Amino acid sequence: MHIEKSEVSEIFKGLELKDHEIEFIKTVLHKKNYSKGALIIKNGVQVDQTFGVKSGCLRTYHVDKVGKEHTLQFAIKGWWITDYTSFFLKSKAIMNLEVIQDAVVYQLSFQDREELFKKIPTLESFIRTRLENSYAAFQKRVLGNLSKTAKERYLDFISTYPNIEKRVKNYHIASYLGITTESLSRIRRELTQI
Amino acid sequence: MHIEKSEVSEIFKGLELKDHEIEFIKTVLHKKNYSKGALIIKNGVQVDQTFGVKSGCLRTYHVDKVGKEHTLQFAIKGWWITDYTSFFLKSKAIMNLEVIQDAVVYQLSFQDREELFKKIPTLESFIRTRLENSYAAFQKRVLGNLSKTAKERYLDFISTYPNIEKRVKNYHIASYLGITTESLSRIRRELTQI
DNA sequence: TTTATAAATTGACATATGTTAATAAATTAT
DNA sequence: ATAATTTATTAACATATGTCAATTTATAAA
Repeated sequence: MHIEKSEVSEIFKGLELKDHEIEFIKTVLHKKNYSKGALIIKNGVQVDQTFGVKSGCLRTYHVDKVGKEHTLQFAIKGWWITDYTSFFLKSKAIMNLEVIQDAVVYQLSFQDREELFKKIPTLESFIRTRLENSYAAFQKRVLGNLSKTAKERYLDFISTYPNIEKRVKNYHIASYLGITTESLSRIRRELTQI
Repeated sequence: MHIEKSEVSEIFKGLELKDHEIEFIKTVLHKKNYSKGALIIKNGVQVDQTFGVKSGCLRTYHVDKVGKEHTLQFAIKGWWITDYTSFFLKSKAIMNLEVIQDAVVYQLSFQDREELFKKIPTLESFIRTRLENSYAAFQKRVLGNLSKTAKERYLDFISTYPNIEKRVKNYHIASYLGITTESLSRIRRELTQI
């Protein structure tokens, strides 16, 4: 699928890119359509692509040894998602990447990403800064999981990610919070009864 | 405290640095001694330094609203640690950074770090790659917290970080795993009884 | 060494969340 | 619109982990 110059600007909003840089970026990004239910990454494979969401909604989840799903991340417009344990650590994927609402994504390979950073150093800084922010957000999540009750984590989730809450099922949220769908149901009842 | 050229090479092991680059790095790193018990960062302050461990052991922990401690990270030789939520997101610290064994650390400010990346692009790539690996490790930790029992998390911890286990108290480990010291004690008993 | 302090363990009981099974509500397909 | 399917809710009971209090063991100070 063809990528417009305006789309590249949108993806790297805040960054001043020269025309030839935008042209190069267009050669490494591959725009694709995915339908709800598609599994873009399957547990066990070697992952060498990362996916930027233009529209729709994705999630990564891990299936544990008793078959339960645990959602690690959601991604909507503007977010990048993949099995980062495989993508960064060069190991086999421990997650599935699932399309939970019909999506258009920009696909970028590990090698092309490195190439991009080499050719456009300001882009490397831009991405590094985003990664730093995501890293800090993950640290907050770990602390939240350690220190908060399920109800508190749910309230945090819906206030931090209202746009995600609208788009995903309650059982997706439950598996993100680390509780069962029944527990989430009880929590929601308590919240409405007050 | 004076920093040797060999120390800089050690900190950025794997990276080829020119002499003038090493000299510049020496001007932005500040080596300091800290004694056991010192609180390098206190909850509530604005953090603009990160700390690389030369020797000893540090940890970051959060104190929740009922006064319980939750350990986010440990750091021994070679690791960098700070309240990254404050350092990266420019918000107030939500953690304390505590010295749990007498330590020698290299201190680096946010501004100097950015300066370093600007002057030495290979160093920015080097640090970015390390951050990518840490990010992936954190994702694994979140998944582990969601999908594993306390006993499994404990076994993972001691096999992944045997050098940390040796240096910290059991109550530190418990607070890292998200359980009480009593629960950890029961887990340890079960493990020895088999 | 002996004493004081800190850390770890143990047991009885409490509680948040999980499990199972049934039902209701919402969404999608016909 | 109606039926089929998926999702969410509810209730009774189970379980992992927490709480509290006492005791033992390890470490540090005198």
